[in-house]
Amino acid sequence: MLDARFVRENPEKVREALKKRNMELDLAPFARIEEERLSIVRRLDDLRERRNKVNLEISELKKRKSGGEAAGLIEEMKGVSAEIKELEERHRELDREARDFLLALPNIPDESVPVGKDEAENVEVRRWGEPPKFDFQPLNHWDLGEMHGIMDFERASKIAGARFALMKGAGAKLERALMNFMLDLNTSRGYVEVFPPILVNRDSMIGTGQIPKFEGEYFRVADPELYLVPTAEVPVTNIHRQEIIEEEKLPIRYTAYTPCFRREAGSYGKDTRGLIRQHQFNKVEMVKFTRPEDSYAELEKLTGDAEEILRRLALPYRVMALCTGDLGFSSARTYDLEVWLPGQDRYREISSCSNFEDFQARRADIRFRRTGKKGTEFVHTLNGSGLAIGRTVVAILENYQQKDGGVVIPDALRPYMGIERIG
RNA sequence: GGAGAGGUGGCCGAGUCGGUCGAAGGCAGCCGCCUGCUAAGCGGUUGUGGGGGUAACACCUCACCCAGGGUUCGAAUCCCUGCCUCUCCGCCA
Repeated sequence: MLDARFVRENPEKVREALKKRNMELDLAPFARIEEERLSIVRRLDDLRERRNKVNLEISELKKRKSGGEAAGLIEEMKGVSAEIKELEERHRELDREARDFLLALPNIPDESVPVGKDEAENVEVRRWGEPPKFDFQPLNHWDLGEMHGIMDFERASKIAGARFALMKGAGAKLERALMNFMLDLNTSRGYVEVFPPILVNRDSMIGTGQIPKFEGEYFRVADPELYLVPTAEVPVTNIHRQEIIEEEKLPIRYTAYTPCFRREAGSYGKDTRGLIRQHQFNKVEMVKFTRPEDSYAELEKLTGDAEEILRRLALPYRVMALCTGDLGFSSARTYDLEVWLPGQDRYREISSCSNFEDFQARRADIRFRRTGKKGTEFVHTLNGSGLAIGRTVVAILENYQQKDGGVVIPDALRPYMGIERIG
């Protein structure tokens, strides 16, 4: 969420930012709402000040048993109170409208973000590793998966439906091995492991920016109203919702494994086969809370931490700086990590690392207090996948496949798998 | 699921028959003073958000005693609803 005052005073900047995101939005309604709202705030304050003073007088009079004088004042205050009540009602409405408007506004991209229309204009920052050369036609991960009996999509759809997977044997173990490998690596470099609730309330979803704008993209439980997390970002960032953190505690860094659930509405034709796009997938996430002046340095580190996982697994990847048109709703700047997939002969997203600056902090009301200073400021929040596990399974199967269809287990995973190859 | 208790400032905790309560008192913190040091002692001070004001402070004002409604001239204090916590019983992984 953007600051109401900032939007009021800098409509040009907001409009410009929205334009870079391919959005047109008329800010005039917001200006009108705020103008009326603030004039009501001022009137309300005056009336309440008067009421407070007169009430004190009434109290004094009553104490001195001058009931007669008090009666007149009470009569007068009836009118004042009625007016206050009316104004309060109107203010509630306007406040709600202003907030709804702000909640629907995306973050302002950082100036360093390349301006572009869509993903085609994302900028490659660097590349690591060489895509493997095969002297045979490499298979898709779903063919490999079925060949080795470690994935069963037919039965998964019987159990749950399309876009679900049933992992078996070495496949199931690979998921578990990756989860542990990633968590171990992340905790070894200072991230605190957490295992949060996977159903969250509406306030949490609003806090990180999933709602209200993208209501339809998430699974919701009706009674009580809860949401299946689309990413650990939601519960983990909300750990500190409505808190004031002491400066010396920052930066706070968490890592968490959770399953993730997404409706994938609107992606009907896409990635219908295999593990790439599922309603449920595993992911290890990294989340940071920092001081504003540190957040961009921390974004670089965060991205580096995610890359390190791919390097340990010796999976070739590239780092993309998302352009303004492809940037997520809450993000001010994002790097996507794309891993090479031989089965698709292209790079595919496997991690997304973002700096949200104070956008989520303002929604979720997460502040900090500078040592020795009065007042509070919003923290900056960041998060990144480290990594999406389903897609890592895809990458390993496809990159490590052999001519006979066998799959070699990367060195880093062998202690976790207990075997050197599948098949 | 059944029965009961409760939600007050960083923490503990008081709030009488609704009125002068942003809220006593204690602890912790900060600033002074004082005492070789430490401890003790003395005085002062310490919440958040909005609006106005200032070059910036200062300052003025409103709101906030779990949340949202209501009663009233006036509510932390009364009423309703919701949420959460705790205890006991039942049930269950």
